[in-house]
Amino acid sequence: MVQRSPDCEARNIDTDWNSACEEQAKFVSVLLEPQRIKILRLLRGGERCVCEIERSLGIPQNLVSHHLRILREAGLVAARKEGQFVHYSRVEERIHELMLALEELLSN
Amino acid sequence: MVQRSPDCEARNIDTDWNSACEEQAKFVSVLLEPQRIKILRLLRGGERCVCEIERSLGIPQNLVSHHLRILREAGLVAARKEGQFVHYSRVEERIHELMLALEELLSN
DNA sequence: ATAATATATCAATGTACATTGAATCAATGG
DNA sequence: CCATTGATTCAATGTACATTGATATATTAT
Repeated sequence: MVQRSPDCEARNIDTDWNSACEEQAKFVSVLLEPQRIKILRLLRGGERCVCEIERSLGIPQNLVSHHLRILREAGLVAARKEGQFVHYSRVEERIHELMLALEELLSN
Repeated sequence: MVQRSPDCEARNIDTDWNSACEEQAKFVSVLLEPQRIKILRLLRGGERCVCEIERSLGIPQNLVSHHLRILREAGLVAARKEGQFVHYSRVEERIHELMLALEELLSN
């Protein structure tokens, strides 16, 4: 006889949210890569150009640029070009949206 | 002549929080793996045994066990053995702590 | 005792993605 | 114009880690 957890069959196992949540969870976890979090934290002190971020994080310039691109395409940071410099800054609204999405994912 | 961003040298570039934040960011991003988020979401409906989670997520049993171990060691879920079944449930307190850590990392 | 189910552990594989290096483009200064 | 610096892009490498398969242990049923 097949042994089942007491209320296993009694429950209607929901898998609908599964794929919907998967996409959002993926999106969120991609954005929360340590280096990118560090960049977002650094930018709390105001806008910074790439070379400044490079010095602060101690990682090569192209790698900074790589992470900035991902943050930029997610709308979490904004770029402002001034001469040869590109200054990056936080987009508070989007960052707030991200936090809301996280709460929605985790909270009870 | 070396060209510098206007206020580059004027600013005291802080790197102290760097390593401190790195660890926390790492911890946070490890927990926010899509499958693990899905498990935490599933458990919002009450405790589930491993085989139920397996069916809900549609991934092999050992993989579920793997993710549960990580969540368990992070204190985010609790295990209760009952016969041959191990029932997992959310630890709301820790999950709340995790969300606070995220806000602390991201918020302005 | 044997069989079947539930769970966990271990070793191996696959893969996504961060990291690195080289090349390219843009802007400024000599 | 040429040299220098900032920034982006591309191709290649490295690595962490999710996934898979096989195995082990425990519990329950026959």
